[in-house]
Amino acid sequence: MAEAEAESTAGVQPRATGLRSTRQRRAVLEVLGRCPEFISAQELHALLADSGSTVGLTTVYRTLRELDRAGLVDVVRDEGGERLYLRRPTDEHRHYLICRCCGRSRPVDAEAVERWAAGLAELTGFAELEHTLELSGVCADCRQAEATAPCRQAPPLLAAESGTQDGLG
Amino acid sequence: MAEAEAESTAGVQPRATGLRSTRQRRAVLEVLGRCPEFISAQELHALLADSGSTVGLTTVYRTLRELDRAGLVDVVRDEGGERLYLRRPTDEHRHYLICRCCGRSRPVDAEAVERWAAGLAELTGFAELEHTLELSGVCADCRQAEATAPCRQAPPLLAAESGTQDGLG
DNA sequence: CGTCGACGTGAAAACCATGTTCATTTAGCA
DNA sequence: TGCTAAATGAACATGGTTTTCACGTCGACG
Repeated sequence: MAEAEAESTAGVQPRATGLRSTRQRRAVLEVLGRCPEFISAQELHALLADSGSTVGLTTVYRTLRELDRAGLVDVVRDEGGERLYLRRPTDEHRHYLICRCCGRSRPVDAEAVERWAAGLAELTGFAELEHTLELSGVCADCRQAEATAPCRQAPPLLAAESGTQDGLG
Repeated sequence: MAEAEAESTAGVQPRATGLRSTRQRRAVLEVLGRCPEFISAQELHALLADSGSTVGLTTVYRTLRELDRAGLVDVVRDEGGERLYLRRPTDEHRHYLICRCCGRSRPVDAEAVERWAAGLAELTGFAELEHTLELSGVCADCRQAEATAPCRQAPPLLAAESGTQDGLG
């Protein structure tokens, strides 16, 4: 398996998350970081295999769960309840609008919702209020394409290489 | 099994939903209608068994799916992705605030979110915009109880009997 | 620089909600 | 009442996710 590529890149940050830096985790973060759209654990697993890094499916699931706990990824559920992951670019709480056709997502400024939810906490006496907002629709591109094709074009799976900036150590 | 109770009550509405009125569907609606909080298909299945109506788990799932399609129940997903159902009191699109401790829910007027989502459609060029908003927290009661007990008190499973008002026919 | 223990890995199997199949029953119209 | 499409349900299939457990390896400490 292609081991060197990952080994060489990462400067192995000091314990930002309490997670050990392993070849597998580095690979997961590396591929995930180049993924412009939400993907499932299984897709990520396949992508890893394609890119030469053998990472067990179990480990992919486990790593994704840890990354979620550590706040390094955003998680969303598709209609079937399957979890989809996206490397979180910042620390802000984000909401996404996802195209049901092509799967492309765009972050959405949900200030208004955020504020409304905060107010709701006071109003109702509920504490530790959490909210999940899933937005989906059909993007302009797909709407246009739909005229001819029956929809379901695949989203781009990987973006160009980039300097590794993991959260391990 | 207690069959007569259901038979006698329902005036078997004219095909409001295109669904046939069967003993099983009547039982599901009857129990669901007395359920003050969201419950899972499995819980409902157990509840049905308790109340003397034998309804296959398959049928419970199928019926719930149909009721969802017909807009007669609200569906929500818990943290594990499991679907939870609640007989919908009205036809409005509702959002719920659910207590993570006791499971009790309260409908929430989400006008603001609704309006915001509508505006978002225009802004982004997305069509057929759908949104799911899941709100959870810890209600005042549970917060108080938490001081002593470690949480997780069970919600009331069934309310008192009521006049049957199904949506079948 | 070597040791060692805790943490990480992964193949296989378990789990669990949900869907599908198909033979049988039933609702409800003619 | 008879007939047919729809509904039922037991068994089975599915598929995402977690658990198990034997083995590997990271990295702290000497």
